[in-house]
Amino acid sequence: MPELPEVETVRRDLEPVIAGRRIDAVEVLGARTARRPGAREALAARVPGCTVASVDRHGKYLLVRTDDPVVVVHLGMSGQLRWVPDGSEPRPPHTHVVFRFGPGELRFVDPRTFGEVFATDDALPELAHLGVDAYTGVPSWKALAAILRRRRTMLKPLLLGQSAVAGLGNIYCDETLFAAGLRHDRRSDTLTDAEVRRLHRAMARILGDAVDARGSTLDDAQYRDLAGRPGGYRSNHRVYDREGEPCSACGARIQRTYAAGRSTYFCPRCQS
DNA sequence: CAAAATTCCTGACTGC
DNA sequence: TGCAGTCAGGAATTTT
Repeated sequence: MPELPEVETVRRDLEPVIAGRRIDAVEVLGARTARRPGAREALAARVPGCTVASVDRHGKYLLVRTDDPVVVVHLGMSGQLRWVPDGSEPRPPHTHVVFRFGPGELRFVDPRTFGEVFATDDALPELAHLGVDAYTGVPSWKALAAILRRRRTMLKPLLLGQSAVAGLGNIYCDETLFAAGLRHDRRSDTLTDAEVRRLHRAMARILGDAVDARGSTLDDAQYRDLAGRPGGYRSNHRVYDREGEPCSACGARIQRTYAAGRSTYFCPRCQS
């Protein structure tokens, strides 16, 4: 599923391809994808003619900045962006938005339609509910400590929710907690300094490694990069979707439970 | 059939 | 009592 490392991979691939280029036309084919009030009109009317300045990211949101509005893309659970250099390939099913760039087009394809695309003058208020970016916005363990101690909530809902730290989904949440040696149900305001440091290092390391490996593609292949290639991080998962398998660190059986409404995988011996 | 995933919404509960 | 913070649960969707 597209979480921070997958979105960052798309961002890095996309920016050099479209920066400085003019968007000639926008086709909005799926109403649910442009579900925000006025989204369809803004995309179709204001974006054509604009030149792309940069492609940024906050959490799981992609921000395509132009000389006028910002185009915001969220991949949801099954959204994919595909770059087609000559625009000639037939469009696959569930193609909901197409940005045409003279030769070449960028397609937003999303079977389950949880994803979203809209254009706005200023992305800040739209993304105001998000916490700091998990990859770029937590500069020190003390910054993380301040976030954790401001709340009194269990680590899993805190990391999975986007309002404190933005970007982690179920996979990287469980992997980060395993790497930190912390249980999902530990309360955020009970961590010692040493534990906060472990969590900080774990989050940076897991996300960094996952970005380097170009993200995780599971069996359902919901995530593919701009060119349709899978990511390579899945084989590095230590706990996610490994219920019953021996822990790679200690040999104990990986357990699965439910927390924050999601399957939660952890090692009962390594994590406390 | 159930399960997976993300975000948003609502209802209920907790602590102050 | 009221309020803010927090969590569970449900909806939307399609594929395996």
